[in-house]
Amino acid sequence: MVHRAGDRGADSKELLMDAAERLFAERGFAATSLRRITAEAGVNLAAVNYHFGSKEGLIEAVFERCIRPLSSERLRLLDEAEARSGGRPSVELILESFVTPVLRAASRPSAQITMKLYGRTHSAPDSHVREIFLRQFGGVRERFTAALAHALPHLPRAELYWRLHFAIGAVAQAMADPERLVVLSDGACDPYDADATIARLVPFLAAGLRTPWPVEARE
Amino acid sequence: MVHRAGDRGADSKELLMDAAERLFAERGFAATSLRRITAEAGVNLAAVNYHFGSKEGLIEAVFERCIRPLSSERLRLLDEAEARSGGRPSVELILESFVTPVLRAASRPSAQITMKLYGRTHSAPDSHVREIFLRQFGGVRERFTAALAHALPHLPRAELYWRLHFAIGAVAQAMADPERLVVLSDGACDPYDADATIARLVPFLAAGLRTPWPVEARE
DNA sequence: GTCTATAACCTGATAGAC
DNA sequence: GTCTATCAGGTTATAGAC
Repeated sequence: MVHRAGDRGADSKELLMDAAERLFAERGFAATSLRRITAEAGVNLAAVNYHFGSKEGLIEAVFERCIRPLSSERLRLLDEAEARSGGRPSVELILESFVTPVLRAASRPSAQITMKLYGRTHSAPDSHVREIFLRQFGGVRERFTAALAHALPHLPRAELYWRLHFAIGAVAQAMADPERLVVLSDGACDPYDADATIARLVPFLAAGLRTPWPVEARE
Repeated sequence: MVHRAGDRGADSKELLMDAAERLFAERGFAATSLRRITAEAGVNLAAVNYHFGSKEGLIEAVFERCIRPLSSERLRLLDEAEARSGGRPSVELILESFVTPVLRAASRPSAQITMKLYGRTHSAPDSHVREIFLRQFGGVRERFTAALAHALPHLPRAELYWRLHFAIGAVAQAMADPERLVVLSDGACDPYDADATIARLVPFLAAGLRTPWPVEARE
């Protein structure tokens, strides 16, 4: 834990989380064994239990490290957007605040890994992972839902929920499965270009959120 | 294999596939063991190997049984839509043809299971499952991509691919994770109502597909 | 076709030396 | 903090009786 000068902080705990993050993102949680993780990290198997208590503890730690900076950056951008627009940011600005941090988490070279891990966690069948996700994501979700409701004052609340549900799926897809777009477009689109993705995703979602809703659901 | 009159066909092979379908949908492939499946189906563990050769064989069989009727129904509806509209169906009609079969696969009581399994497979990390999915889904994808390109003649091909990518994510979300919408809306929305879902999903996607695209990408 | 029994292996977790 | 060794149990797959 105590680092000397020049120590890059790559102790076994961090090495473990790096390896686990990569493997979880690529293969999913259930299919990734602790043995594989420790081998990849070059540390001893028992270190997992020492540092994290259990596999679940490791999952939680990895996920928490991944999502925390994203959440605070999302909220910061939303605050900024609200400040700049006198408290009434456009749908596009709100969506941009939500989407940019995940897609442009380029401070670490593991940005793509983070992206995939985040998207994968989103659709994880494991109930424990879902619970972690909800706990970490709850506050952000509420803030953004409120902001969008404010930006779309005529849209009934239930219709907003339907659309958020779809929108979240589109974002999750963009994050979890960039490779699919490469295949689908035969290389014509580059999902690893964050700005290009944002420039397509935000208008797509905004148009969906703004479109007229079914007649029987109108107020 | 030979059934007497009155035999409902619930032999161990089918019992196995039913149980596997349910468990795969709920927990994912990697986290579902053959022991659990055979116990739930009330058949012997060795029956899996006898009927399907391996766990992978079972996964493939279950998935194939799930997706084949959906694919043919999708293509049938698209043919019908094209016939009714003189070969130029609207974006909405095309999307409806794509989305309706999955959401309304109500012929069997396991409609919800099929839906979840389909959505889950879509985002499965396992490369073997992905491969099955691509093989089964490839033809349908091509037909629908061509139909949408035809219905949106001014949209550059690359932009269409971006949007299809997002749209597929929204559809997958609607299928794989209905429970999330219940939680998100605090019970106000019912994602298990196929017609209600279609009535929201199709306009949402159509609006996204039709919206103007980024300037730098215009022809 | 269906069973039992078991092989061969992998899993997460832990005790205890250093 | 890090190691070895190992436990207890789960995993898929298969051989062979019926």
